[in-house]
Amino acid sequence: MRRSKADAEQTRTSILDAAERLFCECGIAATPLERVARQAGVTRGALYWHFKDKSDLLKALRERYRLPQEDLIARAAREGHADPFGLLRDTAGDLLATFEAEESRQNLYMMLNAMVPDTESGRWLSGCNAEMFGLLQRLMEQAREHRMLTPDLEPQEAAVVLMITMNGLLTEWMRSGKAFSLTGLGLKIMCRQIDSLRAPAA
Amino acid sequence: MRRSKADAEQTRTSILDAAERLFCECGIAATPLERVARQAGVTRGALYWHFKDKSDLLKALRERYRLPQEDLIARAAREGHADPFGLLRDTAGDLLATFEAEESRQNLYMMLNAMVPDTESGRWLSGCNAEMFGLLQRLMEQAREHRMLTPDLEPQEAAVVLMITMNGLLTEWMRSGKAFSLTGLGLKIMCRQIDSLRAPAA
DNA sequence: CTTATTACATACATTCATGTTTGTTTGTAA
DNA sequence: TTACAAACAAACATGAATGTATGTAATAAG
Repeated sequence: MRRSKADAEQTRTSILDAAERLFCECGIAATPLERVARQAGVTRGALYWHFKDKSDLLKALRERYRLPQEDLIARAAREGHADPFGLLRDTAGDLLATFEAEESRQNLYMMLNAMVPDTESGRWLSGCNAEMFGLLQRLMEQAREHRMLTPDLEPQEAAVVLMITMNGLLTEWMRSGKAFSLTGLGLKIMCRQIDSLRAPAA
Repeated sequence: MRRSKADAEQTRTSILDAAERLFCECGIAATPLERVARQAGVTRGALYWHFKDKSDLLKALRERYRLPQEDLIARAAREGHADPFGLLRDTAGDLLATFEAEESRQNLYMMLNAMVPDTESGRWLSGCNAEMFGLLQRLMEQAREHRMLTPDLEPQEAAVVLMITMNGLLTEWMRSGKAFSLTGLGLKIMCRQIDSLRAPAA
């Protein structure tokens, strides 16, 4: 039996780990809290001590990691948009590499994608995606102003292209059972896509 | 109270309609069969008369419509692959138009995408996607043989590009609350993508 | 017209996940 | 060292969803 402060934190973490894995594997609704507790090596007592209820657990899971999208948002905000396409290329590379390496990110992504839009986490994800789209759109507007964006696409159209490619890559990679390399083929596709948005050289 | 043969079929249909809407809106696990029955204007008695249980209902929902992917598969098998990219372009157009017009398709697509991989319907969807991918790959192999495929992509790489673009489009369109036109911008993006796979003219 | 079966509604039993309460042990501060 | 609170485990109560069993009116077949 663990009682010290550090031990309690360890218990909390192992509960989160277990929930993340089980929720992703079997679905949130189909996973009773007792299975989560058992997987974490404790009883529901411990779970209810650390978390108010299931939705509170969900909230904690969300807060444990920032989504890939948030990384991109943060980075773009920090570094400015002098070279929009270069920034996109670098960021996409980081994002794909991180996603491929960290199973937790993958679990969280699957969990949230399987979420219904009108739940709290679902709305949160929608908001996150909307924010992401807004940033991409602004990036593309800057590109248009600098005559760097291909003339046959409007900025928001280019933003849609980027959104569907990135999310499509992650989703398809998971659905295919990681049948291809995200940092290999995935990045290659992403770069092709970004290049296709560049205005032809004068 | 309805009793005739035709009435029974009508009851069955309205149950399926209700389930489709509710399952898509609130999630399958979160929707008790009683809500489905109430929405359909009957009781659970009628539901259990027509369907063995929830999973049987799910199966019936799947069988009611063929997925967009299956349409493409069928069409490609019928028409042969003389002009792979032309076929893709036409098929994608049909598919996007159908999807945009029929709410039932959208509901089914959302339902299945929210499914966990290790359920029956989840596995069915995975198989469906794998089949789709196989066809695209064979199409691209033919294109390669005819020197029509861009030299910087392998056939299976091109197939990945097509998969993520199509699925990405449908998913993003739904998630954005249908913020853009599938037959407009969606088709435009799809065509751009297909054209980017063509070998440069000699 | 009778009878059997269809197409349900209603009532019931059971299971199962949840949330709560209570009990127990251990760290920790005074 | 004593007392209190943290960190759980275990038992309990509740509600909700499921599946089943029974009842019943209408239909269709003979």
